[in-house]
Amino acid sequence: MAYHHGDLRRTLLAAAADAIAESGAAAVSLRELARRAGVSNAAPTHHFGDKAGLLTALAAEGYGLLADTVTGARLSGGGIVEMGVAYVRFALEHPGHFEVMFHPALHRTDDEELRAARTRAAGALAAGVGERHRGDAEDGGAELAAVAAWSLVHGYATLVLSGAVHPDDPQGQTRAIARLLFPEGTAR
Amino acid sequence: MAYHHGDLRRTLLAAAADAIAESGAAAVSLRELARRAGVSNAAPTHHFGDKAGLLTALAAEGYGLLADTVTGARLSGGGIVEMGVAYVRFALEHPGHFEVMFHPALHRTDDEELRAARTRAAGALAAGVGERHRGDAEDGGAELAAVAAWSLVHGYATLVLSGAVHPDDPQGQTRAIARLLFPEGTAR
DNA sequence: CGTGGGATCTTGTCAGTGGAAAGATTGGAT
DNA sequence: ATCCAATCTTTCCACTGACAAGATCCCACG
Repeated sequence: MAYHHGDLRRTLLAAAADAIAESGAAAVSLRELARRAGVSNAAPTHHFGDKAGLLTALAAEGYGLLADTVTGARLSGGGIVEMGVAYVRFALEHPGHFEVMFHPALHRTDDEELRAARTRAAGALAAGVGERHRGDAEDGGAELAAVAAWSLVHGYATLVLSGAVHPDDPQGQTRAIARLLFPEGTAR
Repeated sequence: MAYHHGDLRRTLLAAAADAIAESGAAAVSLRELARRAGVSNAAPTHHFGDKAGLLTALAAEGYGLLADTVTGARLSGGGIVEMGVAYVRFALEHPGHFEVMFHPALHRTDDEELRAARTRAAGALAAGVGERHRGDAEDGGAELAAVAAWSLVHGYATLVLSGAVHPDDPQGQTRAIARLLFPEGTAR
């Protein structure tokens, strides 16, 4: 093996995401990740500084992926319901990222890359709700609907990931509960 | 100080809840908890076996508290909306418990006390939704509504706790978004 | 060409942690 | 009074995160 791993940063992030998805963030050790990647225990430090740095990078990557996923659903014209389905799909496909994203205690909240990625994701989510509530922007109805929609899909994803709910068809059930909140919400 | 602490188990659980609420589950160490309680580092082992055992006991305590809180709201006649408000109130008042409850990787899922407490909490939640959906029990509408309601309040609580949403009045906002999902849901 | 410098990785070290083994102390039951 | 079970302490080991110092490699610039 070459002295330079060549793609260590990416490898470590992927291994961390897998390990967190399996065993939780607490069970992940930098040394174990380094071992799997075939490098010494101090190699990750160079790329991420410390453990919080690695998890921060993972969270930032997650927000980027989430923004892409949700924006993709919006551009496909599915309306707010399909954006919600996309949100849940992201969470279930990237449980390791999702786990870290919403636990500020695990990462450096002042990280610039993280802030940027989160802002981009927030914009992607807001775009969907904004399209539906052009009229009642002033009375706070749009913001309230946004919080409700976000809570619904975020909570559903969390409950499924935690094992509290075991759906046969997560995407179908997401669609069903989203329609309870937005009965007319198939298109905008 | 007496050789027997006298209330070590309770003391450790309370200290753990505080520490987790502040810094997350990963940052809590059994030794630090033992130090705060004024006992040696192996004392907690006797009560909980290991770290997972302590977190399991904390989760079980949390499910008990949640069942009490939600049942209290239901018996007060507030309807499903106020039960949701009670759910969020529990989460914000006991963030340490809440954190552990929905992370199976942190505890022993086969613990009998935990299973019992969780079952009781599930019953308390189901009772509220059940009262509203006496009619359409056969078509799965009740179960779907239950999942939607749970997702909504659970997601809202999670988002507030993670800092993703910063409401001035969490209870009021909970009530508002719950009414979006259950417009007629003040009483049953 | 070759050489210096920055990026990448290794080795070695230290304090802190979880967990287990073995023993000491205490309160209570008989 | 004595024994026993519960509770707590002491001691030890493997593992981890973090840091310091040094080795190796690649590339730009002369």
